[in-house]
Amino acid sequence: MSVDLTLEPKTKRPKGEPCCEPVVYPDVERAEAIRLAELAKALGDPVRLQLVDVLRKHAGKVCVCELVPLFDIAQPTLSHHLRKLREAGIVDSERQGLWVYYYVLPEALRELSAWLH
Amino acid sequence: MSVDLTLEPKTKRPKGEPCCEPVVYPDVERAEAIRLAELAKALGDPVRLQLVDVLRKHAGKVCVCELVPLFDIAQPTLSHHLRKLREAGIVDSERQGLWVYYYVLPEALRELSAWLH
DNA sequence: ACTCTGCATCGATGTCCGTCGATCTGACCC
DNA sequence: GGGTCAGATCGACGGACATCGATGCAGAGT
Repeated sequence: MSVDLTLEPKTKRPKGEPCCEPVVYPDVERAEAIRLAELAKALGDPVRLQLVDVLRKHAGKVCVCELVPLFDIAQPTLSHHLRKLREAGIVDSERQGLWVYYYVLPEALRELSAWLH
Repeated sequence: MSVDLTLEPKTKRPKGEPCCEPVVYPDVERAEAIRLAELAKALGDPVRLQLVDVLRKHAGKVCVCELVPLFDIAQPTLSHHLRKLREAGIVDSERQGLWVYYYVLPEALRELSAWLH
């Protein structure tokens, strides 16, 4: 999984014509690539992506008890997905009494959106 | 459509009642969520994300022999990642003689970008 | 036909992930 | 304290993934 982007263009065509023009080397550094991949990976599950979609369409915060019936998965599984999203910095949570409310951190999604643009 | 969930005194609800108004979302988004998650999952690896970055920055097509030295991974591993990207519809390939050239299909990235808004 | 080259595929391996039931934690109420 | 409820955590299981060396395969050149 290690990526070395500091390599010089080494290309030595042994013989014959070169296969292609010199490539444009990525200006996305390794650390940034790891961060962007972490964000993409967190969104790389239908449940989590739909969770983010639901949370985003609510301006405020949504309690877990409202999220559970939206998905055909057990409550611990949903909690697991919410934890993944929180660990990726995509959402955060806040406890109010018995209930826990989740909300999107828009900046995380902006990181990925900016790279895609 | 937007339901305010933050201003209600939910902690004072009587026993047996739900914490908030149930919100049902159309299942239309489920198929789209699966597709978007497939795209995000394909980008959820640092090597693949940087591969897309290289191919995107390069206007034309890049042959595999130019990609291999950019990453500190074995050639079969790189081929595996390129296959994943191709299966997700993010890139496509084209053979010219001995070499295989890969290029980005921008429409796939636009799908994800459009959802991220 | 034979060889070399560039890339894909195969088989194996160790790790990670999604899922569940069971259990724990924290908060409320009597 | 005892009971109840909402979520989180735990432990386990099956499947998927990243990685590698070895091998297959097609095209180009001799």
